[in-house]
Amino acid sequence: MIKAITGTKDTLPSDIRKWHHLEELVRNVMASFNYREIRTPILEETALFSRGIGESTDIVSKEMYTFIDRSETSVTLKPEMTASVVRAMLEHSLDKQQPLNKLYYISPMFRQERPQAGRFRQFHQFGAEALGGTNPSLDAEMIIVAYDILKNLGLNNITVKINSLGVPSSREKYKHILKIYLNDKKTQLSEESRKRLDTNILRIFDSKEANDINIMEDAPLLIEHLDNESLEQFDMVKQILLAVKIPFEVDARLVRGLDYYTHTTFEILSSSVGSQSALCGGGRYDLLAEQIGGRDIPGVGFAAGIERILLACENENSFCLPDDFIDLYIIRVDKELVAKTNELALLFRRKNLNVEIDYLNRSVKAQMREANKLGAKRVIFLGGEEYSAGKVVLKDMKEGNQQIFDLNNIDEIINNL
RNA sequence: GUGGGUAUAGCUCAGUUGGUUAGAGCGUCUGGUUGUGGCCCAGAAGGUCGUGGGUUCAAAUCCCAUUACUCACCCCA
Repeated sequence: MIKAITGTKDTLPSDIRKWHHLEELVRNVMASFNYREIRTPILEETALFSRGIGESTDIVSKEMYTFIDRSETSVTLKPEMTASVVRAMLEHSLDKQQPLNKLYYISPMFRQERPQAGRFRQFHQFGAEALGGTNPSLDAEMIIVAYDILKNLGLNNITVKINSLGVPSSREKYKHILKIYLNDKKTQLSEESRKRLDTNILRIFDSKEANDINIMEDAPLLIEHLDNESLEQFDMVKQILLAVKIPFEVDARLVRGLDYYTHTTFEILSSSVGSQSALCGGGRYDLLAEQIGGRDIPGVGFAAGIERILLACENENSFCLPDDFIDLYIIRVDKELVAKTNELALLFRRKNLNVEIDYLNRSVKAQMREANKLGAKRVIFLGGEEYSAGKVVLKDMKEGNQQIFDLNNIDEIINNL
């Protein structure tokens, strides 16, 4: 038996309504903020990600699905979407058509990690990117959009954490300060963290080793070493969030795993999922466009993990979707009426009604059971004396009563559905 | 890549100290009179007990290996 590849999942009909519900909500909220959908290929040239996300990041160094295609090009299944969106904007000069582009997406992503609760190798994200503006309104808007979507899904146990990474120059100065602080504590750090001293020192804040956490307790914080401009920008973001009454906490230790972030970063966490509690992450990336060889265009965005969000919704029991139903089930009483059943069904189906018939030659009783199971609001009995007299019986499945209609007068039947 | 847990019917799970033809609930199918659902009742189908070895008179049960799934670490959505 061939099975689905590790870390990939089939979404069965019994689950699809949740996905549709979420997707529809995302589209509605995005539309209300005037974000427009963009779709990019699943495959990109590998260099887009290695340059954009950063060679030393975990995503690029060990998690990408990369292969050489038949034209000897190294291609990669997209592990995230921001680099692709920025590439598309540059490639199609969207930035020259209008100064600000507000874009959103819903798309599968691929990372070859070990699966666990809320983590898959093929997973799905929705997200937004605002390209071309540095105004803190946009930073705040990302958080607002994400927060509103999660709240509209009925999620309660969520926390918004924000931080600022500042501009590269002040960050470099701070890294130096942090390094001095850590230098004489080097031997006490975990092996992983020691490696990060040189590769990505900020991520030592992410460590879960008790000893590392201890040491970092007293470490100097980036936020204390930001330049004035960054502080003002961050302050404005906070003011906006306060004004719109979105609860948040500043987490000076919040750093992100992708290299392109500057200024504002944020995460939305849920206590209703397993240990992979980040439902959503994002921030500002004013350097990304240049890093991938394009024009200097600032941007800010976020991405949210759909599987994790749906998991949180399930654990919080946050949506109760109505049962599936169909409008009409046509019961073929006489076996000879196969063609007539199809003909009649088509008349209703072309009126945009949701109609089902029997395909298994089953008894009237079995067809009735099926109609009931499908949640049919009404059934039509086609056959017997009524049919000989040019009539059909229409039964209301909820009330249980039935009426007789002229088979030629479809419109009258439809009026009674 | 590292560690823990699990593996019996389509699903959720029982299966006692190893001992007859491996069970339940749900689901599926058929029927409960000539053409009518839900509730109820009756019956049926459906299992190489993850796979491969070993111990034993005898293995779903004990041992070893292997695979898959799962949770956690790392990192992230």
